[in-house]
Amino acid sequence: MCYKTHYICNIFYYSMLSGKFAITIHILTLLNKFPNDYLSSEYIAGSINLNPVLVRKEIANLKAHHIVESKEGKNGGTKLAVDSSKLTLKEIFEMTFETINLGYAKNQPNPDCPVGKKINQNLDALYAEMNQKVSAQLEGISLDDFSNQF
Amino acid sequence: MCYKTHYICNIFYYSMLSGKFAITIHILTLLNKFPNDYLSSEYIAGSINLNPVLVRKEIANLKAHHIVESKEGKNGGTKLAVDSSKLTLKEIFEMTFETINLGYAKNQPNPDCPVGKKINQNLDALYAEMNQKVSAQLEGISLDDFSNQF
DNA sequence: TTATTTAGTAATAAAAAATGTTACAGTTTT
DNA sequence: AAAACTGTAACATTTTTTATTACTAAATAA
Repeated sequence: MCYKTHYICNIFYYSMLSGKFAITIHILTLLNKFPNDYLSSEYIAGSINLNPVLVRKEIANLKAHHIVESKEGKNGGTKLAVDSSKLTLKEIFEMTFETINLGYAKNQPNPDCPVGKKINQNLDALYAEMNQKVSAQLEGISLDDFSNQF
Repeated sequence: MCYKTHYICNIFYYSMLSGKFAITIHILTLLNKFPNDYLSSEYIAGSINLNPVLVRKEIANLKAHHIVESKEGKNGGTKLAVDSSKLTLKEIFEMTFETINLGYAKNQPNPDCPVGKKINQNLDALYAEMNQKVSAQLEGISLDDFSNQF
């Protein structure tokens, strides 16, 4: 559910951007509007109103999934590397590591209580079904569909 | 999406428990297992492995929705006040103020950008459809159904 | 009728998560 | 070379979530 932000002394620290999906789809929508240009993180950040470093982090994730390509140096930036009519929101959803659920209690429940012992398992089952429904919805929408609403 | 935790000088402060739904359903499942007893927040907290004060806060929310009733004083506690076969997970979902979504970017996007101007509106529409699907699923499951899995 | 156990809830503290900033090395173009 | 970028580490700040303490009021039981 996370991406690497940095590591110090061989220990990884992760940080999840809760707006990850929203930010990523915003980035992709912009890229799709200008399919021939390399857009800079500064420019994209100006539309999202977000720190450019955070934009570059999301772009790093997209690059890892080969959805975008970027060019360093002057006049560099990022552009789409895939056909936006074939990229579905489901894929974007999965790339941003989101999972639909209604949460879990933070601490491990009491294993000596019949309810505590099984609660997370039963919630998992409920949430899994939820994810299927949501995935089916998102699979039917392409980046291009989404982007054409603007 | 919240419940009142406290207020100071007429200003309300809210805090959302991210495990609110999970905690609430855990509480209700326990109550449904012992429909004739008043269970104490201490006992319930022991099953969830959570601070009793937080359990009482969720119970306060359930009381406000007339789902449970509680009794103060010695041998006091809380018990179900409704028929568990008629209470659906959708109602619990709504009582815990959850909304299914994939998040929003934190800051207000740039209104001068065509994408920034409409992004949240378009996300809203996407998320609204998601909520409908999830609600339909949750409406089909009663507390009793859920509770019988244990 | 007093001690005890419980809910209710305010206030505050602590922990965790999310977001923001600075800094700088490395690339590419002009 | 200078300038404009990406990439990413390190750290700072803010926000959210969870935990704790403390106390009042209510009900029961001894």
